[in-house]
Amino acid sequence: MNVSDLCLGTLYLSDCTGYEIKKLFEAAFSHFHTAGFGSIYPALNKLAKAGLVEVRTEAGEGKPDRKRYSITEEGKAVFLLSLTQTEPGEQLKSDFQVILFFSHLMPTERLRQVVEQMETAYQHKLGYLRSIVEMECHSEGVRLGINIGIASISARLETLKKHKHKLLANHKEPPQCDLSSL
Amino acid sequence: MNVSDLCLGTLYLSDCTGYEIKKLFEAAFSHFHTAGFGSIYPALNKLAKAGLVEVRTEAGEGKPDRKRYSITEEGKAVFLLSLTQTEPGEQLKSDFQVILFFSHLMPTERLRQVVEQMETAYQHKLGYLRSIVEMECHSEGVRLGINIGIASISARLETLKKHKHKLLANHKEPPQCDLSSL
DNA sequence: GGACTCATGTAAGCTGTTACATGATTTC
DNA sequence: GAAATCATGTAACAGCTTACATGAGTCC
Repeated sequence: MNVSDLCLGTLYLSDCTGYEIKKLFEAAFSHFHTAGFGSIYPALNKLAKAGLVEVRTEAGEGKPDRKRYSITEEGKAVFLLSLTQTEPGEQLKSDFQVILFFSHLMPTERLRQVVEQMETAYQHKLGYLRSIVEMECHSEGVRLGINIGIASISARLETLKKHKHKLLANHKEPPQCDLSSL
Repeated sequence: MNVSDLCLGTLYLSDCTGYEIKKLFEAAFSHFHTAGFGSIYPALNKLAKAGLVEVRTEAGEGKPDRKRYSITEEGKAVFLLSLTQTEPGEQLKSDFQVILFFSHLMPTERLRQVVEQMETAYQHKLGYLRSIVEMECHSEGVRLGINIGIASISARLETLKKHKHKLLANHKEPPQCDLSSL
C-alpha cells in the first residue's frame, strides 16, 4: 500500500482534487500513514496515464484552477484487487525508542527534555483521535481503527508516565565527549 | 536516525561484523526499526570511508572471512551529537489500518482472515517482547522501550478482540467487481 | 507588510528494498 | 541431497522527502 493506492482508494469514496486528498490524508490516515504533495501529485498523474482515474479542470473564481479526479471502473477493479491481496502488517519507526535504547549515552537534561516532548506528543495525538472518534459518520472499520490507535497511544503514554521517574532517577551523567573537532 | 546511525550506535556498544549487526538489529531493534543486509553493508563501507569506524579482516577457519568493525573517537563524537540532536518522534505505517479503513469494500471472508492474521501477529510479537524483557541485562532505557512496546501491542490486541465481532457481524458483503479484464 | 490558505507541479536527492552473485560448512 | 547458517557484497529499482517555483486572495 503506497501513496498511489491510497489516492485510488480515496477517489473510490468521492471525487477529489489533489489538494483535497492531502487534507483527507491528514484528517483520516495521519495516525497510520503520511504523504506529501510531492508524492500525491505525481501519483495522480501516473494513475491518469494508466487510465485508472479521469481528470477534469475546474476554473477557480478568484482561486487557482483545480483538477478534479474521478475513479474509472478499471480503477475500481484495480483498487479492490490490491485491497484484498494486501497482507495486513504494521511497522513502527521510532526515533524515540532509539533514543531510549542509547539513553545511557545522553546527558540527563536532554533525556528529561525528550521524555517530556514525547509525553506532550502522545497527549496531542490522543486529543486528536478522541475528537475524531466522536463524529458519527464513521464505518465500523474506521471506528475500530481509531479505537486501536487510541488504546495504543494511551498505553504508550501511561507506560511512559509510570516508568519515567525510575529512568531519570537512575540515570548517570555520561562522560562528556570532545565535540570541538566537528 | 537511519541505518548508518544505528550501525554506528551498535558499534559504540561493542565491535561487530556486519552479519552480527544484522542479528543484533533483529534481536534488539526489530520492534521499532528494521534493516536488511542491502542497507547495512553499504552503510558500514560509507562509515569506514568517512573515518568513523575502523575495519580489520579476520580469517575464518572453515567459515568465510569476516570484517570486524570498531568505532573511532571521531565516530563516537558524531554519534553522540546525532543522538542528542535527534528529535524524538514515532511513525506508524499500517497496512492493516488501511484495510480496516476500506473494509466495507472487502468480502466478509477476507476481512475475517485479515483480522485473524493480525491477532496472531500481535500475539507473536507479544510473546517475543515478553521473552526479552525477562532477561536481566537491560539498561533502564531499553527496558522502558520494551515495556512501551508490550503495553502498546497488548492494547491493540485487546481492542481488536473486543470489537471484531461487531465489525464482522455488521459487515455487508460488497457487490462483486468485474476483475475479468485484469 | 507579512503570514497563511488555496492550488499544482518538478527535480534532486536520500534511503531503503529486492534480487542476484558467490561459496563453504553444518544439520536434517 | 536439500536446506539452513555463516558471510559479504552489488545493482537496479521503488518510494518518498525536501526544496524550489509560481501566483492569487485573504486575514491580522
